[in-house]
Amino acid sequence: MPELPEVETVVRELHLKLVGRTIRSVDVRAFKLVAVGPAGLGNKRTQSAAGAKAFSDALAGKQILSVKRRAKLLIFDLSGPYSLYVHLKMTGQFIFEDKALRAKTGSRYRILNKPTAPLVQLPGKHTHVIFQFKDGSTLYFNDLRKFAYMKVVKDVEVDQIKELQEYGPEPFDRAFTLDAFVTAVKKRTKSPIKLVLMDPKVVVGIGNIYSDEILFQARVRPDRLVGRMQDTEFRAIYDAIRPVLRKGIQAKGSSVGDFVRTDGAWGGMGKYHFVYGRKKQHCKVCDTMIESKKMGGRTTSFCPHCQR
DNA sequence: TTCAATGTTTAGAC
DNA sequence: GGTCTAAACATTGA
Repeated sequence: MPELPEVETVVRELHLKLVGRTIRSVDVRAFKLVAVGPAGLGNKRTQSAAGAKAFSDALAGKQILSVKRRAKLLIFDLSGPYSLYVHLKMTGQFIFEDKALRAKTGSRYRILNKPTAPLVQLPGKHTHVIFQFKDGSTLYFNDLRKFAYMKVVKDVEVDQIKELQEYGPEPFDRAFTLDAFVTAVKKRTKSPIKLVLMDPKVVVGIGNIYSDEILFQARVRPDRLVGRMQDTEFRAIYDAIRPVLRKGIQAKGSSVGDFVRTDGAWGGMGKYHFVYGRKKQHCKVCDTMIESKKMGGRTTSFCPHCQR
């Protein structure tokens, strides 16, 4: 699902709903998605029933103390010396159901984010991990493409998660200053600015949707090479990053693709997109036709008039 | 039937 | 070493 605003939305909702609950059991239906430490092997897949059992055993009986986000990872702090971290990749999603929601929905949800998507009875074909809590509530983990992963590690290893160690600052962190941003960006003189914005070594949390939206706000074409840009343009981009992400968080994520919130509701950011997903539509600012091109294997949209 | 889809890593080419 | 592209992961739907 998700870039920073979507992950942040899920983390906040899960934090409110899960803290204090105790896991009774964990049912793993897709072995490859889960693993138990050490940290830094996020993509290594267990692919065995034994690994899945170790995962379930490590979680059973643990209470959830907090749910946090680092970059695009969700990190669950558990009672005892263990944490669980989860990457949703493209299509991972959590649906949390307590007794009241179950009574209301009958466990049927639209897990694809489209008005035409059918209601799916959970657990469904794409439900790969099911957390049962002692109070009778349930957390379903669905992932259509099975790219996501989750891993149990010791608390002390959370800081050693390889994916995080190699990453740059959080956009809302104090360390993410204009100077730090410009310095990191200028190391990539021959790269188009969009690809640099999406590079987590520069700043974490920005993917295809938000890089397009940020560059629109900054009025910079995504294919501009860093080495041929002006300092005022770096500043405009830096100044656009936090407001655009904040707006995404306030809208509770983009209504794009498979993103659904933890109760099956949709995020509201989609209607605010200026360029993403609007190829061949008219620019909301100047009415020019939005163009698109492939960059780094990703569809990139921009307004050729507003962005220079 | 072909193509594209929110992410990330890795291999290979230049 | 930097940086690009394509491929890999798996599935759906236009």
